[in-house]
Amino acid sequence: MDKKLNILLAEDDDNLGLLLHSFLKSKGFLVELARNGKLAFEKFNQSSFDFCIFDVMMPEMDGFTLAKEIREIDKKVPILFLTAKSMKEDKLEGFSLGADDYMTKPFSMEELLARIEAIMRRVETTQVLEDDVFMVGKIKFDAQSRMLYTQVQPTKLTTKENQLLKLLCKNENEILDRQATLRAIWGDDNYFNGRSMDVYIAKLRKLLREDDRIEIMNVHGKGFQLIIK
Amino acid sequence: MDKKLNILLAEDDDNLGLLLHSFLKSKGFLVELARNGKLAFEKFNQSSFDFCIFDVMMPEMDGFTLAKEIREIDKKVPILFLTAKSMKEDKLEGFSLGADDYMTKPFSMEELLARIEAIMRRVETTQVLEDDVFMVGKIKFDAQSRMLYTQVQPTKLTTKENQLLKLLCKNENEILDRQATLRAIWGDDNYFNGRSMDVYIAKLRKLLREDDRIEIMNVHGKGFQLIIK
DNA sequence: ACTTTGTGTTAAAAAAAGTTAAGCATTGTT
DNA sequence: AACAATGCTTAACTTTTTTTAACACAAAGT
Repeated sequence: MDKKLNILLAEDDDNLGLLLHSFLKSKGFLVELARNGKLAFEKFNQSSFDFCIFDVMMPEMDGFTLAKEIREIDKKVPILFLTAKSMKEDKLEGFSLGADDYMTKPFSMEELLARIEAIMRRVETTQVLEDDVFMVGKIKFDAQSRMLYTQVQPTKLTTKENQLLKLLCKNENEILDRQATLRAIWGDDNYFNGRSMDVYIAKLRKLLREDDRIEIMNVHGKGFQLIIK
Repeated sequence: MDKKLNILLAEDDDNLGLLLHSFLKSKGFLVELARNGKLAFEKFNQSSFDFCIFDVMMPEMDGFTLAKEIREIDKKVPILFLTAKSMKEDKLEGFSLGADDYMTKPFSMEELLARIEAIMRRVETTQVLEDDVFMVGKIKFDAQSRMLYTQVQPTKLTTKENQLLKLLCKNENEILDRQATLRAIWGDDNYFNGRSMDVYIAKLRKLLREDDRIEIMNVHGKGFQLIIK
């Protein structure tokens, strides 16, 4: 109920990074610090976050690109950008990517906290803090423990099965872009990873066959879509 | 409560090294001096430090590489770099590796002291000086004395068991990178050490079996993850 | 229609991890 | 010095997980 908010913080300057990390932790949040966008993207796909704070300028992958990649697979998670520049164009680009807020360095810790809380108040009403448990038709799926509670025989999913089903669930009834999914789970959207994903789709279909209202539908050339009638 | 701060000092120049060592000792710190990065890395993995001071230029393994290796298994421990060069690029590289501070030689002892205390003030508020005692589910684990207090029969862990479980605990709920772990505990991530680690994972699982909320989960191709439900 | 590209599915191959036990040093004990 | 005990590594075998291959078919473009 009163679960701690899980924050993904992407910041390359560790002076600021560690400072924010310890500050937010002291305020009762769980914080994961990633030192560049690429690492942050991997972390995002490996666990589950309720809130994102991204520095705009980072090596490997900047904050905007990171947000763009994440938005392809998660349309809801709140994102707050940090930037040194106070330029208008940046501000706009950030918001067009689905930013929920924006702060220009330097800023006060208390103000950051206030904004996080404001965003969460706004969001929490609609979206219950996710604990990675989904109902797929009548089948329960816990992405944390990787358990799929099918009627006949609960199954422990493998890493890849779990990641893929989780993405499908988080985007229920929406088309999950093929390339974006591959980048999120396999790190690269080449041909072979694509075929690999198709194999996993087949596996998931077999596992979910027990409830005939569940369908993993293909949208030719676009991606897959989890549909529950 | 008022435990002495344990400092790991990596410095190849013995003149400076011994000077710093005795100065810091006189100020009430426990100090371990390592003459190169490789030795420092080994020391770090064998005991437990609250603070690191690394010279940037050292034989065998330089301060930056050392910091990078350490950051893979410990994201929090404060690191302060010492360098002869006052070059900007170095400074930046240091910070991106998770440096908390940076000093250019020559520097005054008193200034060093002031900086250590400043960093510790910042850190100490959130993070209690770790005494290496963890709660793994309902099982107490003291990495200092190597005791695992299982209900049935408290066990004294072996060196390797202890190191591995400690790393898992310090990174609870996060994926502990396979290669990084091997380098930290075995010094080398070759095939055989990998198999050895798998044997130890099996041993730990058996020891922790008594509490079924504890799970050492494998993330295929990435590493292991200690999960407590 | 026909050709290309994308997907469905199953099976085989390859890679990674789990497990048990044998081997081999190192240490301490009698 | 012989012996046992301990801790770690290596080997051997098993199982799991992921990738690649192969073949069938469907969708879209020409």
